[in-house]
Amino acid sequence: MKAKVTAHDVARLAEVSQSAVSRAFTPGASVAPETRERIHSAARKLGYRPNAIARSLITRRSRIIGLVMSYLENQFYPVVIERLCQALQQDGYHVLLFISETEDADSVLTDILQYQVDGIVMASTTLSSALANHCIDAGIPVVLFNRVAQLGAMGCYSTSSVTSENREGGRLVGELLVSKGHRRIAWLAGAENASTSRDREAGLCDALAAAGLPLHARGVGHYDFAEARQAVLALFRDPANRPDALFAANDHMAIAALETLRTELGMQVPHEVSVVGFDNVPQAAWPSFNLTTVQQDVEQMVDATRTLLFEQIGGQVMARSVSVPCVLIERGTVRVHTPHAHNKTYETT
Amino acid sequence: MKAKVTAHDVARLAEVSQSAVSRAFTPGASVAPETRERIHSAARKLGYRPNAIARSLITRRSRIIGLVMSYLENQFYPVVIERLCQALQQDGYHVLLFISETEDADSVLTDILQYQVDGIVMASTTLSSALANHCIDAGIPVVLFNRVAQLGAMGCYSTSSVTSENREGGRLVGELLVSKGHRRIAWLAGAENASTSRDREAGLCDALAAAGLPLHARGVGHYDFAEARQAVLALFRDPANRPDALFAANDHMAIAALETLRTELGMQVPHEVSVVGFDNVPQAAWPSFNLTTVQQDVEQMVDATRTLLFEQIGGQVMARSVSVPCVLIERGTVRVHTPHAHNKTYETT
DNA sequence: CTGAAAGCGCTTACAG
DNA sequence: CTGAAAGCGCTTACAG
Repeated sequence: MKAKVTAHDVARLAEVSQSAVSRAFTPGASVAPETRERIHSAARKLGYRPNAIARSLITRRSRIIGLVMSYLENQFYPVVIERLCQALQQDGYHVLLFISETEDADSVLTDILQYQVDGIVMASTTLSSALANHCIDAGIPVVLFNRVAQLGAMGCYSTSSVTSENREGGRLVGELLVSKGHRRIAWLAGAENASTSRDREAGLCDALAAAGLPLHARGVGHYDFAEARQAVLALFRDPANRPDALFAANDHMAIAALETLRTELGMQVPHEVSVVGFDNVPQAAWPSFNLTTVQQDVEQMVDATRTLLFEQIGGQVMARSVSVPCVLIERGTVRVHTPHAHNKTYETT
Repeated sequence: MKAKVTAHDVARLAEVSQSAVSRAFTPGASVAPETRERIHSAARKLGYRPNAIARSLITRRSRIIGLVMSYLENQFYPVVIERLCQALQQDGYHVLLFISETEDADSVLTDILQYQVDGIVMASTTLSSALANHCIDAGIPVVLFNRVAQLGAMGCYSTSSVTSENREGGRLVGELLVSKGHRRIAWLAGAENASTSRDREAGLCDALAAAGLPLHARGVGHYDFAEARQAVLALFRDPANRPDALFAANDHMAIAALETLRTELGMQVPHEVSVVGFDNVPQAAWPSFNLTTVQQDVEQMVDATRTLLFEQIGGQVMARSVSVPCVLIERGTVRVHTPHAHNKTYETT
């Protein structure tokens, strides 16, 4: 194992000072073109690359972004990781990944902070207001991805966030279901304290209210496959009082619902019940599911995340919340027909 | 934004030297218990945490592992990320994640190396031998995850790797299919240059050879959903000469095959054709697929990865290759019956 | 057990 | 354009 080659070694070989070597590797620094060339060729000869750790220490910029994730089984998040990582790599940043399975992101965060990250992205997790304040004090921008911060004491958000227009997305689904003649619409919530779930539900309820319809039933699946299954079983337990449509807070649960409905309850989708999800994960497009859903625009969300991050790195910009439009993807799990006699019966009871 | 608090600030408040502060945060260092306590309480008061960057610079250990991934749509990899990250976090290490969509992992690697990672895990990617040598020279352990290195000039592996016993897994599937009376078994390869695909195919061929059967047909799906679909279409184009079983190099392609077979070719699985995958991704267990497959033991693979990594960090241990046993998971996509007359016909032609 | 000092590998004013 | 020097925030022999 060769000793690590440093700027000094290169300097010696190129017969310049160590400072010159540093400049040769700093874009925009003032070095004579031929000097730079001599240095680069010496570096190449020795296999030299600047030590990013040493650079970070002196510049107080690590060019590392901490990414906190909690649950990768929902395929939405792998897609996010992939896009975000690639975009950040192109910006010259790197991603330190943390998995915080528990909702206790705090312990993981103090860990992150020791690495002097330039910014933090938290997907599907929120941080305590204590920690949020700590980050603000330390000048480390945090952006919540697919979650919205609680309102702070001042009535403004203390942490930036990027989401889809979840309420609008929920409303779109509500209107679609109503327009197709559904009257017994059920909601399958994610986690009760997740802003995504609450906002989508609020949108659904907006649409129902506009049509003079009540929410027919409600279950909670905690964004989990097995729990979603249980909730669906409960929702459809009484054959005389079944929903004619189910809107799940995300695709992962919508697929669980589809599976449960077909396999365990022997119901036809969309003939007997319509199902809609949210996210548009890759599987939603698979023929077996062909799931009608709301697409979250990951590209735009990632762009917004970068913008928010970079405007706050260095600059003293206020936290802000961005929400990007989402679009209804109509596939095959919502019936196209007017209500059956079957449903009409219930309508008039 | 408060100025960052350093060991000096804590030292001042606790009325000790900066060295003492450092010792108070170094497990096993020699400090009087009461001094340590005074320092910790001062640190708590100031919100001090040691700067991991500075520590890395001086100790020449970053406690960062670089993880290179290329393709997260195959759900096997998110599962790997999740487990590996968590395990490494518990070991006191952190994960710098790199996505290298292209097969050109080299450019991404030089990037990683600047961050002075203590080790590198490459999943579903291989590195050039030039770069492998560079890592060896630099004393940075590399472990290939789910890929095996090319044999080096010395006839031994120059890079460590952990895989499943892929050939054995392939053989298990071959034997299962043969035992259920299949005679026209087709193979859907992943990438031709991927050791996983080659080894599983070799295992399948072992079993076929033992039964005196030829490989009936062969397609290549490059581990991609859309390409797998195309390959399946080609494999089943001629209705008079269709395979009676299809073994795909992974679940992701097996699911693509299942979808294509059912939706586009109108074939019944397993009645008309059996399908088997490899990995046992979460979706394989979903009722719509209920896919017979070979389970890769991610837990064991992750453990082996850590072992390999840690024995090479610091120590001058040779690279070695570990393969962990995998187990056949029989679900519903392989027929249980003896061959139909239909197949017998072909047997005798 | 504790402090003063050297040094990890860089960047960046400051002179020249 | 270039070099000498200071310093980023730590760890770790070395004395005491």
